Amino acid sequence: MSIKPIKKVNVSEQVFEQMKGFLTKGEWRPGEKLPSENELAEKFGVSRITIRQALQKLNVLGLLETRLGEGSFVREIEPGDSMNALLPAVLFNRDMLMQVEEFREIVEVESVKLAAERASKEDIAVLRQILERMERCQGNPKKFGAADLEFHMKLGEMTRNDLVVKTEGILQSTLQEAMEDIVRGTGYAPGIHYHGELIEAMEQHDGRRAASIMKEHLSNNKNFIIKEEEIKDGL
Amino acid sequence: MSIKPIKKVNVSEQVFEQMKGFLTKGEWRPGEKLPSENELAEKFGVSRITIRQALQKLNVLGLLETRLGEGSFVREIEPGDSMNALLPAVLFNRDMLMQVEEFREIVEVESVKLAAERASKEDIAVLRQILERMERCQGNPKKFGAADLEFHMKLGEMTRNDLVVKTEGILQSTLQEAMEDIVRGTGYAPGIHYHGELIEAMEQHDGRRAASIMKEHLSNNKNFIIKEEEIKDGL
DNA sequence: GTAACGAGGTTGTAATACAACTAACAGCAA
DNA sequence: TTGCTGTTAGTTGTATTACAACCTCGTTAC
Repeated sequence: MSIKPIKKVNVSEQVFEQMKGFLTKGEWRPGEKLPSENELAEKFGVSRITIRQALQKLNVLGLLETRLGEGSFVREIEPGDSMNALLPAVLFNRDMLMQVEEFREIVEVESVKLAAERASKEDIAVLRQILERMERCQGNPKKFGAADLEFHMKLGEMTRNDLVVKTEGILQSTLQEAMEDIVRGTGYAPGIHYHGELIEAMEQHDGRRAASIMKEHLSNNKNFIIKEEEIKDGL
Repeated sequence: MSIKPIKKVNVSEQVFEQMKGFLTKGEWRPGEKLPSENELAEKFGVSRITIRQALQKLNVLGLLETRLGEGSFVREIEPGDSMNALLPAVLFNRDMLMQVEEFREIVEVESVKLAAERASKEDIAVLRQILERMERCQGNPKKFGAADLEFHMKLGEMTRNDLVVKTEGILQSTLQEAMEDIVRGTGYAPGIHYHGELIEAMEQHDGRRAASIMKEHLSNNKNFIIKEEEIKDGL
């Protein structure tokens, strides 16, 4: 005798899933205007309230844009835009920050290999510009940290993989504030050193070397956070 | 003369902003139960519809959890929540299955190292269960593919990193359909073989071996997709 | 030609009602 | 007491209807 759990699925959830399907399957294309809420309600056989719930969810997720008096439209999204930086990173504690840095290590160590393989001369020139800005910004932890993240963002773009780019965007917006502390703690020298070496690896299209540099670089950050934590716990 | 843009703010948007303030300022603490929708409607001086819109938005953002018949509760913010922003990029890249697989390779090859280091006996038992289910499901591409993804999901959980878990979840939900085709194309043997080897690597806590197995495993998938695309383009 | 107006369609908000669900309590039986 | 059962009050989910706010576009008046 095996009792299976009863599934109680929201109606609005079902509508949402179907709509998501239309978007993924390309039935509703970017820029296109959706049928009106009344029309959708009739077609789905549910009330307008339910339709609105599903639409709103898609809105929050950034898949749709609803304009008063006009209708709902499928959003065209560029992989780079980190519009949905809605979570206040202030609420992050050290443990969460640790997880973020760990995740960075996972993604960036591997993706920088791709970046090295696919690097163009223009890419490298941009990297060098950012590095120069970092050198000029020594003494200003905020600007230095921002440039540092920008460097990593550019490396992400160089993979030519939209998901990596998007991920880097999320990480960037999450780490923006924490970066200032990290720079204060580790100083400016390591950042400049590692980023310089990364540029060299890009020039040589040496993915393995780039990966090992990146691993060391990010481990430094992680160790700093661990030390911070110990100091805090010690008090 | 400076003309400022006219702000026409939704009522529900205002309610949402206020509620977000309560959450970030700690007026509503994690785990706490919010007043009922009716009560909130009365206090804010708006209709229940409007309250529900604001609540739902907070739900989608992961700040609240609403349970039917019980009420709305403040959720503990998890670092993984920020990865929700990945969803739009994944959804719209439907004909970029290639990019998704490439991204998987980046994330999973590196994260499986962590999984190996942190694997417990219980984890490995679960993996073995899933593998057995895969063996039983040979002949059923749909179920086999689902179990396959579940295996990878479990590996993600074993990293104990919320961002990895969230990312795997998003990837899983988008790959579900494609997986069926991949299984049909590659057959059942490779999946069972590689997953078996991964379990061995987990038992030995051998991260490097796990990573190399995973790389080979995912490369197989990628190669299949490349072939598929060539056939498609050939027509 | 141009500006003002208005019609029709669309989303936003409200009020009300009921269904579906949960938790807690009262009451009964062993 | 202890354990089960039925009831009840409270909560969220959905439906219905209505109207306000807004946009687009064609028509009209000057």
